[in-house]
Amino acid sequence: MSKAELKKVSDTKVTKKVKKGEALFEEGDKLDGVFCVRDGISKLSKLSANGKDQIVKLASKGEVMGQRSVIAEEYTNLSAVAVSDMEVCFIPKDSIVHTLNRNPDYAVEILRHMAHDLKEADDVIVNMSQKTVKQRIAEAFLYLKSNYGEDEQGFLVLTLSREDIANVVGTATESAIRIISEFKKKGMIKTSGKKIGVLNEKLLQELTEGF
Amino acid sequence: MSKAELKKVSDTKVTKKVKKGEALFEEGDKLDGVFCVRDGISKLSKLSANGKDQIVKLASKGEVMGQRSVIAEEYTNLSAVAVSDMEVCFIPKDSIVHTLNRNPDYAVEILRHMAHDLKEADDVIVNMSQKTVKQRIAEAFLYLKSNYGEDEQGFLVLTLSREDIANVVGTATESAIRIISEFKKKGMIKTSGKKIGVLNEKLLQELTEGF
DNA sequence: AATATTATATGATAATTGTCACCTTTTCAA
DNA sequence: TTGAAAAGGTGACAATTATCATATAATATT
Repeated sequence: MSKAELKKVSDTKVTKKVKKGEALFEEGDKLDGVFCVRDGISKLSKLSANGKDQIVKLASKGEVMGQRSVIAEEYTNLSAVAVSDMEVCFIPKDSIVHTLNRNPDYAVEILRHMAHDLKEADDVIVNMSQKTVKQRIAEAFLYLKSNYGEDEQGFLVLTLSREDIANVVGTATESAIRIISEFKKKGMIKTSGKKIGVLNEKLLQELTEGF
Repeated sequence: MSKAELKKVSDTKVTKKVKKGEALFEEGDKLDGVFCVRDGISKLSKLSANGKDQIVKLASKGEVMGQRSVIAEEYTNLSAVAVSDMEVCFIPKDSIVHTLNRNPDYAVEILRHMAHDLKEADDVIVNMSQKTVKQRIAEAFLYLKSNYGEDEQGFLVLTLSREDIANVVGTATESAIRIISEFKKKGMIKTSGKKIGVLNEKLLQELTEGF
């Protein structure tokens, strides 16, 4: 859904506050509408057979969650949990279907957006299967920096727990922690509690490309 | 694109024969239309930084390739190479755009299809990051059997090279070969040249779930 | 403030996977 | 049909990653 189209619809809807850690929906839920993110960030994850959560995507301001299952009329394959305090609005299915039928351009816009998501998913697949954990973690920090920025002290604005970081890159929490320690020792990043700051972007970049 | 819609469009187009190993398009190409598969199977892959091909999807009869980039109006992020002799038809971009504008249902159909692809991609991400190579190979064989079937002697109809198998599950060719040997030793599969047959589906199934 | 709980951290070790070397078999083209 | 090239196969070893144990720090709860 395009931001413009979205705004038009969502402005008429009430927003809802969601606290960090709360779930918007769970894997297997039947969604009767989509959530659009007004503020804050949510993780979209899928439980794997071995009991670990794989974070497939982070959704922030302007993004929509749940549209895949609403459109395909399937139960959702992902869970959405707030990783920061959020403000979301809910757009009921009817309203979407209605707009879809009345406005062909709207469908094309959603289509474009989904095509983009699909490309991103392809990239994630390649990263997951071809890069080492170290490379994926380096990439994750660069991604967090460029997408959510850093604060005045140079720490990433979006603070994820070590466990969440591990679940983004698909590794064990201990492995993620170990690599974070290593990056710190090498001066590539700095930490303060769970906050992380990028110190040497170039080094991280080179690492992702296979030094 | 739905099979019904597709047929309508594609029946009016000339089909083209593509020999095994030939490329339909390469990563980075600008596509001015989509290819639909009439017969045979194509691999859709993406080159990773370390020079390995990651196969992201196999496309067979009724499936459409390249629609993502045509719709998003981006250069394609994937290469398409025939893994068996194929017959494809080409639908020019203009024809697609034209139909999109005239027929709203058509957009919704494509939308549904893409939503499905997106879900599948999510599943692949989870598999890639949470399952072992052994589990992924077992899964690949089950997938090949249920999607493309087996011949009279019980061998998988779609014969992939060991390298392609490795590229589907994202591992080194040698690792794939080793695991195939192991499966054979344990009586889970049989081989004959590069052909592979599933002997014990239950064992393979259990393996994918973590024995 | 004291305590329970959760998150972070690190060592030791095992399991998995990749890499390189080398050999054999199959395939294909001259 | 006969070599050359490609694909398949295996051993040895190195590198990566997971697991388990345990310790410490941070956070929440009463």
